[in-house]
Amino acid sequence: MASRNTIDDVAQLAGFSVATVSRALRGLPNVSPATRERVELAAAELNYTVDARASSLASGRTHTIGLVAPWFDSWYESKVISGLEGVLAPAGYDLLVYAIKTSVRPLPIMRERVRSRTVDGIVLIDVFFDEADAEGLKAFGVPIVLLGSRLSYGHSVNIDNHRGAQLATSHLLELGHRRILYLGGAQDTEMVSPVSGLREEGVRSAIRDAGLDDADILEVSLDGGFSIAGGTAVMRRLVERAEPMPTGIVCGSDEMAMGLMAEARRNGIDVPGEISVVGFDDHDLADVLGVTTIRQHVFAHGETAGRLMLDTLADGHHRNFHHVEPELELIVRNSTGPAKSDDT
Amino acid sequence: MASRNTIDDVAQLAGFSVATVSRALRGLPNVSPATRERVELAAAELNYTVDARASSLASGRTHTIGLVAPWFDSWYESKVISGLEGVLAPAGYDLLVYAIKTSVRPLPIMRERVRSRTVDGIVLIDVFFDEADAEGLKAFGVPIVLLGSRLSYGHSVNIDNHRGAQLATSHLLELGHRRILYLGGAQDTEMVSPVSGLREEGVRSAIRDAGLDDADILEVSLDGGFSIAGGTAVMRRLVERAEPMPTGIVCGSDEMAMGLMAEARRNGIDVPGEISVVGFDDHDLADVLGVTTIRQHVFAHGETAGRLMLDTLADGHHRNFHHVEPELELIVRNSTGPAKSDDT
DNA sequence: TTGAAAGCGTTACCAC
DNA sequence: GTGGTAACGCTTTCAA
Repeated sequence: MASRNTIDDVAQLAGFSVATVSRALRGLPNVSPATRERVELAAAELNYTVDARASSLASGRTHTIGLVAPWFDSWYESKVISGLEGVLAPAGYDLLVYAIKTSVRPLPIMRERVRSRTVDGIVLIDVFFDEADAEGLKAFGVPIVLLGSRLSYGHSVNIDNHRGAQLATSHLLELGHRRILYLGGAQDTEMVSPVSGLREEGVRSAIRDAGLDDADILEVSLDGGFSIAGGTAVMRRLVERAEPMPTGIVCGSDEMAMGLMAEARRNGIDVPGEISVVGFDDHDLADVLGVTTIRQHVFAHGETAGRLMLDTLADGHHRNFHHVEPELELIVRNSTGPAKSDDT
Repeated sequence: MASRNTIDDVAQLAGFSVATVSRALRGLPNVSPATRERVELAAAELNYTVDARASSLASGRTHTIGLVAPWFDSWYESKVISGLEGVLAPAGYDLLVYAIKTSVRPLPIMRERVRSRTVDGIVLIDVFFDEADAEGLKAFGVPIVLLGSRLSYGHSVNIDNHRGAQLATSHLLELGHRRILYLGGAQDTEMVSPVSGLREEGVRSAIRDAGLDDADILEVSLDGGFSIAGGTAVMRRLVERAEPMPTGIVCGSDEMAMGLMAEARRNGIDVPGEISVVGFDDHDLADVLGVTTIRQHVFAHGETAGRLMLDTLADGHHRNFHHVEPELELIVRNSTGPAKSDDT
């Protein structure tokens, strides 16, 4: 590769100073049309592109956003990335991804990895802080957007987990189900996620609201790790144990629901004949597999996060935080049906 | 945010020159142990981190790898990212992601998006070039690793698509299937992918190798877009048309297979009783749903790509290209079974 | 409207 | 083993 052309080369070819070239190329005012044209021509001829590092060093802005998530190989994360990239790229921002795995204290790791890179902003997916850490986020000195959680510092895009679980549970209750199980997760990671707890509470409150006795009706919440394999494992345990089966199951994710349903059928248990299952997410395969679920538009969440970031970057308001609460919706498919009357 | 500390601050506090600080902090030789310790202490006290932009500008290395893919919200891409990030991060490399959508000529777009960022290397997933473009890749002047394709310029991690399809087809033939359909895809994108064609040819050659007449046996290849929805749509068309159903179907992806199987069952068609289906990939849900498939370890592909990149970066050999051909394996599950004898 | 020059925070070369 | 000091390629005052 011939060593890349610099702004000096362009300046020389165009017959102007580097200052003028810089202004002309960035579309700044105070450049005569004729000059701008000559500069652009020269730049094109030399196949010139600004060096982002140099530009960033001089200007202080990197045009790069850091995306931090526990991992990237789940359905949820992949949707968010896509949504985010889709709005950042056209605005001239690059996306840098950091997986922090499952760590109890993500903040130090984040600092270590993000600080030196000097990103213009940070988006966090499902990284959970307590309020004490909010100060730490603030110390990064760049706009923060949280996805899947909410804090006093930073914007957020966060669904109402409690309500989602309520929606799912009410659906089961209306179908006549009385032995209901909530299947949460994430105990196999070190990361302290409040999500499962919120959803469990939603299940409980729906049951109470229906005038039914919580203790009498809700089965123990088994841990399903939010994953396909988790759902499978839990169903296996349910089959093996002595107690009577629940007739309605609320799962914390569609992937758990799918794993669970597959294992149920493998054991000759009909869904929804014998057991009704509600998932959470509206995974791409939920439709195909007929999973009743609580729909959230994850791709759109990513876009929203991106837009919040761009807006903040544009007008420099690091103060007024927006907290977006995306819609949730019950989508009834074929994994839920009326409870058998003799089962109540 | 108090304005960040620079190397000068550290130098001052430690009582050494910036040159020495720089060396000490990077673990370079020619620094006395005592000095190194004092410098490190000072750095820690000031909470100092090098500014990557400045460092990169001065050294010429960015410690950033660009990942280019048509999109990021598919199962395949998300696995690759994870594998890649998992090996790059510990080595101190950041990962910058670029979605180039589906474009007929990805090279200009790549140049536009990647050049100015000055990445140290580029990994390309399922971006397809002809040999004429190889020169263009070379012009980037950084190591290139291709995933899902192979070119004269750049390393590659690329399965033998032809053989994979052969494996799948042979399995069906051995089960006695004679009316076989290959379900390819990607015509709904502009991107010219050779993958589907290679797999189709694999199917044909397996049939020929079995001494059967290609023309007589292979049904038309319908386009399934490699997606879940594509699989569903194709099965719907199969049901609606007059001709007799194939008894064995080779799908270009598990997602297509899943969509297709679900739609088949929705139409009262038993899988594998009436139709046997083989997928491709070994998607996380393939096991759960009992899809017979051609397994490829996509996560590992990402890791391999990362390692190739790091090795190249380490010893600067931009010449000797490695072409890794990962293993493929037939995994028999419950979506395939013997052809009904009266059906042959 | 244009240009000169001072940074931006490092690294790397060359003295000492 | 340590310290000066030019780069690195750009942006941004400040003058003209």
